[in-house]
Amino acid sequence: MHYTGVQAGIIVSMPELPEVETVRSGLSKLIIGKKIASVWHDWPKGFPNSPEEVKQFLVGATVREVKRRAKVLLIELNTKYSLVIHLKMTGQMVYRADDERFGAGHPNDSLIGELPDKSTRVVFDFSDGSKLYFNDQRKFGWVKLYPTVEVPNIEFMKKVGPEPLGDEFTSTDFASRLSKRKNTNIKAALLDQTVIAGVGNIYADESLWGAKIHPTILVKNISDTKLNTLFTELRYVLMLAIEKGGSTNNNYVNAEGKRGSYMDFARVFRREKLPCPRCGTTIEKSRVAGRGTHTCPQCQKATA
DNA sequence: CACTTGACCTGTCCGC
DNA sequence: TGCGGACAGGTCAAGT
Repeated sequence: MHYTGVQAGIIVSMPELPEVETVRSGLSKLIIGKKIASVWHDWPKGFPNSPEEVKQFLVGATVREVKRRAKVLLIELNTKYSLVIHLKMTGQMVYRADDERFGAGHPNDSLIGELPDKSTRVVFDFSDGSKLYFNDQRKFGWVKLYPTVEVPNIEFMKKVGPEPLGDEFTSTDFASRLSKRKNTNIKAALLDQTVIAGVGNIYADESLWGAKIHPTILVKNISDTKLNTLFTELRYVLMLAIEKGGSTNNNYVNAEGKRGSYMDFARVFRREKLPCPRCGTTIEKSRVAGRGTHTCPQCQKATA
């Protein structure tokens, strides 16, 4: 009953690209090389593979690699199959080493609850006694076993846009891909996964604030110069968030036992009624593209 | 076709 | 303290 570094870590996400990337890097430190001894779930809708497939390609398999594409987590096994996982709004991957707790006095001990709990949908038992829990309060997420070679042929994978942090992704690509949604507002275009992969509500708001663009402005009315600034700001907030371990608005910790701290750096997201860090004007909350949206009315003018 | 809205779920918070 | 409604870091299907 004592803290032993990453072995006692729990991994959480409320996930956009940086949060899923945090889960990916944490999991890769914890489960690569481990053998899955058994799998439990009671959730055919979210985990639709047949018991025969699970038995044949998952039970007894060893984890080879943990990858990410857009907001999707890919756990490659040595059976030529992969677990493809989407956390959607409330999914979490929680790792526990053999019922270990952080231990009395450790600052994170109070964050550890008993598992499984009522949001636990899937439990992977490893042969060394450690466990990986897939928790998802709202059941929007899913876990699916696919032949690894088929993963690129999944509909979502075929249509999803480029990784915004990819080395080859340029400001020109960004502008040209956005132009296929030129009659919609810029926030809806940023959230469209077929335009660019991985951007969600937090980083859409944060990057638009950074570029001083109002979320309701139509893509066609934004200058190339502004789009170039948005490209820079988007990459900046995504990279900063990954460095900070993502955003968590509650007391969850990552694989290293640390809280994701991006929310401490957020400039507008969930900061309505607080002053804009650039000009001091009160931040407003509205609804754009069906999502709660945060803006500075002074920095981000609703006219282009 | 491009674009917008509702549905999928469960839990919490806020106003009456 | 109870109840209804809005809302929640995502995505797809169905609607206009």
